[in-house]
Order: sequence, then C-alpha cells, then structure tokens
Amino acid sequence: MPQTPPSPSSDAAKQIKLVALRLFAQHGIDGVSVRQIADAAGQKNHNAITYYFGSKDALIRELIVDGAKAIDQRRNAALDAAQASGGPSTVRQVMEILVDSSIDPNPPIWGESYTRFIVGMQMSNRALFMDALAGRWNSGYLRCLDDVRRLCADMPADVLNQRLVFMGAALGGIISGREAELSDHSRGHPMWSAPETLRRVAAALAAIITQDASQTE
Amino acid sequence: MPQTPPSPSSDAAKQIKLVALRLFAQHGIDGVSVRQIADAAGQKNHNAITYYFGSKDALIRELIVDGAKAIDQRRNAALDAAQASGGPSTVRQVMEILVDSSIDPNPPIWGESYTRFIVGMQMSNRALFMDALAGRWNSGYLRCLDDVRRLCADMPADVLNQRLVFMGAALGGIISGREAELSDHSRGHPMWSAPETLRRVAAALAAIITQDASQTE
DNA sequence: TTTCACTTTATCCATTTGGATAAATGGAAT
DNA sequence: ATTCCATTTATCCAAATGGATAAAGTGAAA
Repeated sequence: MPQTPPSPSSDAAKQIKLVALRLFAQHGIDGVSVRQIADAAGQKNHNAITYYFGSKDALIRELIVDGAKAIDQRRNAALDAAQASGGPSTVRQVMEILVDSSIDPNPPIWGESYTRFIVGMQMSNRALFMDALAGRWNSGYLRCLDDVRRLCADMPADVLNQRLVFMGAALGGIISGREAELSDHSRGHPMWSAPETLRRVAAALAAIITQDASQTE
Repeated sequence: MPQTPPSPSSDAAKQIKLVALRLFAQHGIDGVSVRQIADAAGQKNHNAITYYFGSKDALIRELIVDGAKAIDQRRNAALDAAQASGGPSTVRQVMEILVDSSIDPNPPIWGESYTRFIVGMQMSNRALFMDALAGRWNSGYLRCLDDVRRLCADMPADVLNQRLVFMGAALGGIISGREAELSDHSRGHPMWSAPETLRRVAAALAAIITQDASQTE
C-alpha cells in the first residue's frame, strides 16, 4: 500500500492528470469533484485520485508544479540560447520568449489548459498556489524581466516596473483567453490558430513596455 | 411569502449582496457556500439567501446584472459627454473612458470586487455568465470599440480586431489584478493607489492598439 | 389591542463532497 | 500452481452543501 508516490507515473496517473488539468481549467478547482475527474479519466471509482496522489489537494499541487516547471525550463532554455549571442537585443525578442514559452509544444487533442488553470488558481486560490510553488520555477520569468530592464535602462524604474506589472497581467489575460477559445471545438478559430498571432501577442506586450509619448494619439 | 422579489432592496439584502460579491470575487462562486455568505453578512441563518433572492444562483445573476448595468451606464454617460464635442478624438481617450468606467466610484470599505468576480465567472462559469447577461448591458463597451475603429480607419480590419481582442483581455487582467492588490489591506499599495496609475493603464491599452512598426525595438 | 404582513431564526432534508477502508483482480516471479 | 505485488473496484463514512419548511419575532395600521 504505497503512501508515497505509488507508481512514478503510470498510464492511469498520467491520464488523471491530463483530464484533471482540463476540468480544473474549465470549472475551477472547487467546481470539479474527484468523482468527475475519475469518471472523465475512465476510472470506475474516485478512489483512483487518493491512490495515485493521496488527495485532491496533492493532485492540484502536482499539476501546479508540473506546468510551472515545464514553462520555466522552456524559458530558461530560450534565454540561454539567446544569451549565447549576447542576450535578447530587443524588448520584442524578450516578449517572444515569454509568449512562446507559455505554450505547450505537445498539447493533448483537446488543447492546452495550464494557463487558464494557473490564472484561475491565482484568482481564487492564491494561498494554495503560492504554497505549492514556494517561489520555485519562476527564474525564467524573472530573467525575462531583468532583460527588459537591461534593454530599457534609460526608462525611470518606477514607470518601467509599472509597465512590467501591466504586461504580466496582460500576458495572463491574453494567453488564457486564447486557451479558452481554442478549447471550444464547436467552431474554428482562424485568428487564434493563425501562426502569426502569437507574434502579434508578443508585439502587443512589447508595445505596453516601449510605448512613447508619440502614442498619445 | 414573497416568491417574487420580497423586499425591493432591504438593508439586509443590500448587505448580503455586498458581502457575497466580495466573497465570490475572492474564492469563486463554487468556493463560497450560502452559509458563509449569511455569516459574513451578519445573518444568523443561511435561509436569508433563499428568502431574499430565491437561490444562490439567483443571487449570482443579480450580482452579475447589477455590476454590468452600473459599468455600462457609466460608459454610455462618458461616451455621450464626449459625443457632445464630436466624440473621443484619440484612442487614448477611448481607453480612458473604458478604464475609468470600470472603476466603482463608491466602493465599500474593503475595496472593489466586481471585475474579479466577472473575470472569474467568465473563466469558470461562462454559461451562467452569458445566460445572466443575455447580451444586455454591453452597449457601452461596443460603442468604445466602434470609436476605436473610427479612429483607426486606416488600419487593416483584421489586425485592428485582433488588437481589440488583446486589449480587452489585457483590460480584464490588469483591472482584476489591481482589485486583488487593493483588497489586501495588510500592506500599502503606493503604485495602485497613485492617481496617475489608471491614466497609465489607459496608456498601456492604447499602446496595444496604436503600436507601430517603430516599436520593434 | 389585535391583526397582519414582513422578516428573522430554527430545523429538517436529500444529495454531494473528500476521504478511508477493504475486498477483488491480475500478472509476473517463484 | 502458488505467492506476492500493484492496481482496480466496491462500499462506507462524516461533513458540508443548497434548499425547503415552519416557527417565532417585529412593528405599524386598524
């Protein structure tokens, strides 16, 4: 009777995680019961969650860390690659890294869910979210911010920091909106599935940072 | 035994609505029970919700409509005022209207909650949200978008519409982030309480719309 | 003072929740 | 074939949930 992680990552456990992430993203963690998760994962009994993860809470924590880790690793890899040639040379480049690393390169058939999941957690279960991450898996994001600060050294620090806050909020809002749209398979999504759209998201975020007075009009 | 709205708006009913909005904004509608609401509203019994609103669901619908109505009226009033002198003449002006109208001029002591509530509903309870609004109380937002289209007539429609989508997502993300910060009374919030900050939010949103190629750096 | 409508309070209820326990199942190694 | 293990399935449980009902309480009008 394994109280510690029973199977490192059995098929069933993987399936439960995939399905739970989607349901949590769609309805919030308080809007989904362990029974619904077990059902959707093809289990005949809700005890599967207790068996594989210990509790609903522990499952949620795993999902938070898994996704944050994956994104952080993509971010750091992209930054390391850019670093090889002296680091990103424009704010736009940093935003591209920030946006691209937010996207799962191998999403399940029904589309991505993590950003919606995480944004929902930050809104409605901030304490659990913060506790699960405990400051971990955030280095890539912080490195991006530092690169922007390096590239905008002439901007007053308080103005820049404010814009970075706006940019972060915009990033979450836009990417989770994209996820929600793409997860609706009842219609096509020409805009969001167009390859240039993510470039334009990066451009929009860069505009928040690098806006100048001439933009008054 | 009033099955229809019992009291138009008694003190207790008002208090319940105020408190419920805050709790729903903080924890999501599935994270708050009618007992918690009644407790926080000073009621000794959770039947108050049934008595005044019929059901938890009906209370939620009232909250959705109340806030949407108030915002829409502020938006239309501001647009009407601008219309008197030929309508807003810059995208920045439209964004100011959009941002300012999102703010409750008479918030409760603990701060505003509606944007977080609504963003959470859109994420986790989209169907209920859409059904409660049924397309109503959205004319102010649509008028703002049309004003932007008028002011950006030279921009390709698909590009502009895309940026309007980004802007809307950014607006929700930024304003709900502001609400969350300001609702935390354990610390001061020099940035968010500064009077110029909302102007800068509007500037950031305007930058998303009016970004040009020179912004590549 | 009595009546009557409105409001508050006290219970009751069926259902759902997360979790615990235990029984069955299945496959590989012995 | 038997043992032993991880896994799946079947129940059980106390607590919490949204809602319904009914009993008090309250104040103004008659």
